[in-house]
Amino acid sequence: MKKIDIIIVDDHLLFSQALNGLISNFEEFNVQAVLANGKELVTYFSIENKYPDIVLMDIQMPIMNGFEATQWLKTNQPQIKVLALSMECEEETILKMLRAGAKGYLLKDIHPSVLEHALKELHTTGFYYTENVANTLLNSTNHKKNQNNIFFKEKELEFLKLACTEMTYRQIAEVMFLSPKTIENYREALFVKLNVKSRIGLVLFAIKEKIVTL
Amino acid sequence: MKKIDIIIVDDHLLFSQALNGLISNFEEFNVQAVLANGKELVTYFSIENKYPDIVLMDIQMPIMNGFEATQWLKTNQPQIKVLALSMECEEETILKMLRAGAKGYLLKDIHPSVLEHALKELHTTGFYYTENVANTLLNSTNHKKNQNNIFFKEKELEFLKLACTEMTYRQIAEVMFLSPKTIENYREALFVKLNVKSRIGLVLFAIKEKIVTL
DNA sequence: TTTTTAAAGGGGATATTTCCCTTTTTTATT
DNA sequence: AATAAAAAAGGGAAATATCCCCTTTAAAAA
Repeated sequence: MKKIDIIIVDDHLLFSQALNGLISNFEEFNVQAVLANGKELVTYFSIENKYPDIVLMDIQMPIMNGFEATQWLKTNQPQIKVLALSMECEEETILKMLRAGAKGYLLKDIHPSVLEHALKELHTTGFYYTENVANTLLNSTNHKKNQNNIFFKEKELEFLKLACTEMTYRQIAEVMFLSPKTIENYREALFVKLNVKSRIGLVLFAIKEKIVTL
Repeated sequence: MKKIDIIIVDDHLLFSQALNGLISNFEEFNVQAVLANGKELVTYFSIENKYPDIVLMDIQMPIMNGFEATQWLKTNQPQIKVLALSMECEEETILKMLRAGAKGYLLKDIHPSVLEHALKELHTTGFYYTENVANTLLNSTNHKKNQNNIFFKEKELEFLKLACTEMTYRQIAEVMFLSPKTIENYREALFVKLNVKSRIGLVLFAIKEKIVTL
């Protein structure tokens, strides 16, 4: 019986090589190559004429990252299924990856048996999502976009960012060319919207939601 | 010949299990156990009476992280050598880990053969640093910032963490069983130490330095 | 024991934040 | 143009935060 061919693309050599050993122990699978980034994958296909069934793709990689590589595959080798393998569990990252064409998304803290199962599923049904990832997706599409982008007005966002500094509201008012009392309105509105009771709450929210970066 | 016993502590199951397979292929080494975090390591020693020669320690872990676990080993099992294994190459992280008692620091993007070499070196000479890590340490001539944690007193840290909530100082005083005026002293001291002008500044600092996590 | 030092607590003043409610101005809708 | 809705601005007051200077208490060092 022909084995299912896999290429691992990950810049963490220790991990990818170790993963290589792990997958080689799975009966149905064969690791065809271990590459360090997307560029190497593209180069590989330009030299070799062997196409795998599945690519295990890391996301954070130098030179050509997981997003770009997945998009490249989608265009140039659409029959190859991409299984994203990352430590990031933020919905935006997951969504970007799935939008790029990945057929599944695994976190690196899963049990090896889950990986084996995922690979099998991917090969037979064409996709695989862990419960964890599926939940993240459910939560994201509904609220998050609303809260971050549509929910806030321009000035509110500007104020929120300035509230995350050591400026007093009076100083913020000066910078925004508004009366302190208007700033007061924005503050009040945000307190209600975000359900916080103090400026500290605003700061915590803004940092959590990455409205400001430190 | 007796093999060198190793315990892997890493919450990324896929990685640790794969690493297990990898190291098991090394002639001189034997993986005694694979654990998911520091707490499991402590628990392990309280049940088993087998102590490894080396612990391969991840840093970011739930419940009990690499710093805490390494410190625990330093106190309770100082003969065990800790080899930190992380993706973070920030000098502060490395320093914190070495200060906690780690005998070496490897990045996860190294080649498996480097790991084998590092393990051998660690066992024979007692320490191992990659060139990469050594350079990072050299560059850190001014590690005044790094001594943050030593710099803070227990109560100050406790206060700082509580200052990153929506509690008023009065409420913080209640929680800490201190007078609001004493809290006032801590606040004032921190303002001077951290060179900030408001509670917002405290919050920003604490989050930047990862004294609090969101 | 005496001395020193650090931690804990206080008085009182000023600035800022927070809250509640009203008015004016601008913008959008019909 | 008339009306409604949103944005901007304000009054006044209470709660908090910030600042400066000081005393007491407890622990540590001499």
